[in-house]
Amino acid sequence: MPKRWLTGWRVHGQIAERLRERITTGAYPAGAALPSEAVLSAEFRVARNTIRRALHALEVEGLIVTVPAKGRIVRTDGYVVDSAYRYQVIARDLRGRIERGDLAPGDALPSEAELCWLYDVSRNTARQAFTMLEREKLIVSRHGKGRFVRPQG
Amino acid sequence: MPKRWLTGWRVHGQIAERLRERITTGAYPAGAALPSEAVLSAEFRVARNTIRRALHALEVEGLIVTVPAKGRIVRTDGYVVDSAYRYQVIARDLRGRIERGDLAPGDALPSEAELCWLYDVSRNTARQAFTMLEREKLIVSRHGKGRFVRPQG
DNA sequence: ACTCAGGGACGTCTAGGGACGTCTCATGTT
DNA sequence: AACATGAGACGTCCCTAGACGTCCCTGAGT
Repeated sequence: MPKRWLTGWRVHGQIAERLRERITTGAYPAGAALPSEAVLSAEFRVARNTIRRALHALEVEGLIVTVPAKGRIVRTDGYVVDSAYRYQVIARDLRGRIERGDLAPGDALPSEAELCWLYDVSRNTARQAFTMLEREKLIVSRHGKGRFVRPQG
Repeated sequence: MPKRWLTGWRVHGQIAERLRERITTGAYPAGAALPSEAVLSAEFRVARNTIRRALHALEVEGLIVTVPAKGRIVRTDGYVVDSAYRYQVIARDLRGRIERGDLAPGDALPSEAELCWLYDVSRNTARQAFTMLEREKLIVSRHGKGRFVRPQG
């Protein structure tokens, strides 16, 4: 039985198999984040590219989902995993409150500081959420005063 | 003797006086950074704007220098204080090596990782230094290979 | 009336840390 | 010869923390 794991040919295939096991056995539970490429390449003592090939296979099989700048998540059976960035979550919430009329045209939105507190994010992230809504022309910003739901559609 | 320090009129004048003392007595030594506006306003239990008025006075008097995003520095007698950002320092060094011919046209520059190590900065800061030199058209970047001194001036 | 202080909101920048994405090239396996 | 791997470079984005800059407005002191 040739002990040639992790050498020469098809290393990425073998790593993919091991990762597949960890997912099916629940070592990497559904919805959880996988270790990063850097961590995995350190664990298997293998180049980052090799890890990426293995992960790519798992993604094609639909076992995991990749989110740039965030990481990889084990897919939940038949369900959409949360692959949203923090600022997108905040923007979505606010957008909902505006579209439901919960926040009427002219109303003041929560301030940056309030959003930081509410969502436990940095000011930059809160601002990024606002920036999205401003680009969508849903809100306007007034220097020194605050942000407001844009009057008349 | 009306004990009305820090109340009503001219609070910022009184704070300026106290800070002036700290500088002349060496509590804030020359070349050192002052506490931030937030810290000072907490210490004197005063609004940030009030602190800013006091600091503005000291700056006009030439006692301190303000560097946005960095802080305020006590001026050294007759000398220019180091008010440069980290990425500017790195860019200046590299620019010097290029202009001296130490790095000739076509030569490879240190990689981002090397710069991080050499200057103990984050990759973002190293990249910002490179970005400056690229804008100055002193260097060019080649994806996957590295950065090089621009051929023929 | 006028000025100042307080407090808060938004604007802009530096800096650090991390994840994935893409590309190049030398080396080794088959 | 063909392919995979290892190693490393640059590219882009997310997120956090913190500094100073600007503006608005209310209320208190004179």
